[in-house]
Amino acid sequence: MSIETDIKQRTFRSPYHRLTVNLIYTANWLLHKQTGLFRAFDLSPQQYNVLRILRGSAPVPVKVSEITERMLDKTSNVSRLVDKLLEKNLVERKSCPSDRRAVHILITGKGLEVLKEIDPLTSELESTLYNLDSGEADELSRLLDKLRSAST
Amino acid sequence: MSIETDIKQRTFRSPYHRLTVNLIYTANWLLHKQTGLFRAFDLSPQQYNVLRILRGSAPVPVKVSEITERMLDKTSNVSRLVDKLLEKNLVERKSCPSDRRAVHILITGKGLEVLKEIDPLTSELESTLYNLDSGEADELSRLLDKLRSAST
DNA sequence: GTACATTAAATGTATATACATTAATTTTGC
DNA sequence: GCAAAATTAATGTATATACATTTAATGTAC
Repeated sequence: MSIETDIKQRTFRSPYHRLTVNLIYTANWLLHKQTGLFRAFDLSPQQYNVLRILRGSAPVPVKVSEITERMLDKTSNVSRLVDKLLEKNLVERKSCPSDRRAVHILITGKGLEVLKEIDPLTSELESTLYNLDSGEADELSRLLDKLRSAST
Repeated sequence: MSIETDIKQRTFRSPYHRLTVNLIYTANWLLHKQTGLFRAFDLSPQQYNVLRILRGSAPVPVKVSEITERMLDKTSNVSRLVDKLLEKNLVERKSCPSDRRAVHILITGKGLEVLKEIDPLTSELESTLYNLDSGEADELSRLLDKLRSAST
């Protein structure tokens, strides 16, 4: 369905304006689908994001500051996200020997198991959700990268 | 900059996965730019969204339920957003004669003035922010529409 | 080495959000 | 017309978020 129909707006003042609206609308749409999927595992999309970052690095731990840099939403409060994941025994905190200010975060075996359960569901979500062939998905990613490339 | 560099992730399991991450990352990036712009006017992106909807309909008022349908984020709590806008005298509430459950919301003169101040800034933001020509913006919008068109 | 600035993570606090529930009204089925 | 169901908006409540501040450790200038 076109963005015009979805939000019942007939005209936009420019292709850029339509794109702005469409981008935010589509991302919200996607985020709600994800939220529904992760809820069964008692995870928020942000908590899932942290776990994915930790799995990508495991068995090497990741500093809180580095998690922040890699988050999709850079303003996330990673300390508190890690608190939530700790309560569920999905991650561990370790002090960093070389810099006592820093804290190393490591995904646990249980954390890896949860991700393993979720993996096929996210793949399935993406493949059934997106009415695009992989070439179109690549093209869309390419245009999003280009969109952001102007500013620093 | 490519999404791989932005979030320091070298590989994705599929073009669809890269797209998922890229979409959410790009929308957050955009939303933070918008938040910065609207802050000078003491508005959140959501409050701005409501005002835009009301201007598009003025002088015909819009029911709360209809605002919800047109919002970019459909789970927004429009009652409370309208409360905030009322406090700032940017909108008025009117009871609906034909359905006493419904509430009509109308943008005020002050609301229209604020939008008029913001208009050139959002246009400028979009044109300087997006490293795309208008054809590419159209193509991106088209692909986003297509992406969402599978599910109901 | 001491003072000052910087960095890392955690915390305080006000606000926003998600989601369920409530209250009032209207619609529907009979 | 009446009871049950549906709709509309507001509210209750727990949690999440944004943003500033704090605490501790490290780096830098002198």
